[in-house]
Amino acid sequence: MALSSWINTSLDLNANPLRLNDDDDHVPLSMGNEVQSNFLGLERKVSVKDENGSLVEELNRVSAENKRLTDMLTMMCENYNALRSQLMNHMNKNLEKEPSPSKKRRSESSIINDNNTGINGNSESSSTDEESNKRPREEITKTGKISRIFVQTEASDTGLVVKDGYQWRKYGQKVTRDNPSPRAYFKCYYAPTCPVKKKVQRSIEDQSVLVATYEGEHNHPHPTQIEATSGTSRCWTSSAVPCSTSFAFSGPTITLDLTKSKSSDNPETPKPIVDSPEIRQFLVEQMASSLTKDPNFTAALAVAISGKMFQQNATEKW
DNA sequence: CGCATTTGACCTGCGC
DNA sequence: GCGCAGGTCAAATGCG
Repeated sequence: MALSSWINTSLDLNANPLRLNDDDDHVPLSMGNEVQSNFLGLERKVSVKDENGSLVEELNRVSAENKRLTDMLTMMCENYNALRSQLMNHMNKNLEKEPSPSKKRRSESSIINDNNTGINGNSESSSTDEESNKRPREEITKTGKISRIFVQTEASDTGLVVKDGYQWRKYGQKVTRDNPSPRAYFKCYYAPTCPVKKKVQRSIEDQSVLVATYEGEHNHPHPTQIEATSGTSRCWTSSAVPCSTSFAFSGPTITLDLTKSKSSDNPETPKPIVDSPEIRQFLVEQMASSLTKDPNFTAALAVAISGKMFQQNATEKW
């Protein structure tokens, strides 16, 4: 998926922006006022040339550090992708080996495999030929599309709510055999005639992940799309496009369900709609929200801001 | 009081 | 035909 190729996660942050080398003759700036004034007094004696030189050196150092961090992030993404594909292969093998207790379960498992493509591509699925032969009278044929999204939630969050902008009414809950977590059934009631249904269940592998299965297509525009026409814009680009993005703190868990729009001319070549400004904005919001919750990030940000502020104060004084 | 959610009963499809 | 499992219905319940 090469996440880093389309999301530049480089924050250009320097967690310790004023850290100087040991052989540097500068005094560390993070000191008390008294020391700072002494430091400033000494600095006035330093020629402008030296000052420029040290700043350039500092800039180079920060650039190098930034580049190193970017490389590390790229590596992490690649490793994550490799591990993920390994896991998928492993799961597929297990499913093949596993004696299937019933057709229903088997068909559901195949849907999971069809849809569990993550960000890599279109997670919208259609039933396989084999499956459609076995189950000709399936809901799929009645309502059309089935799509599945994965939503990372807090471990403590026990609810089965996937916020996707639509209005859903819960009409049932059932404990299924293959998963101890209950499955909740929702109907879209934004429009009275909307046939779309949604099933939400916690992933059996990871209880913090909610698996939402959408059946059918909305016959009405997305609520936020209506808002967008009157000024507000959100990530929704199509009436039938459930889109979920989640970022786990432990790693770049990004799950997108970018199903094609109804008006898409060529279904075989789904266009990446990441370039859409709405999607970009949504991704930015998600990243910002995740980052602000990260104590490491807030600490680094505090250091960066205080460093900047002090730098600015020092320049004003000069 | 109205609305949303819960939950047990019922329905339907499938395998044996 | 029976049992099992998933899906749906609708009365009961809770909440604002």
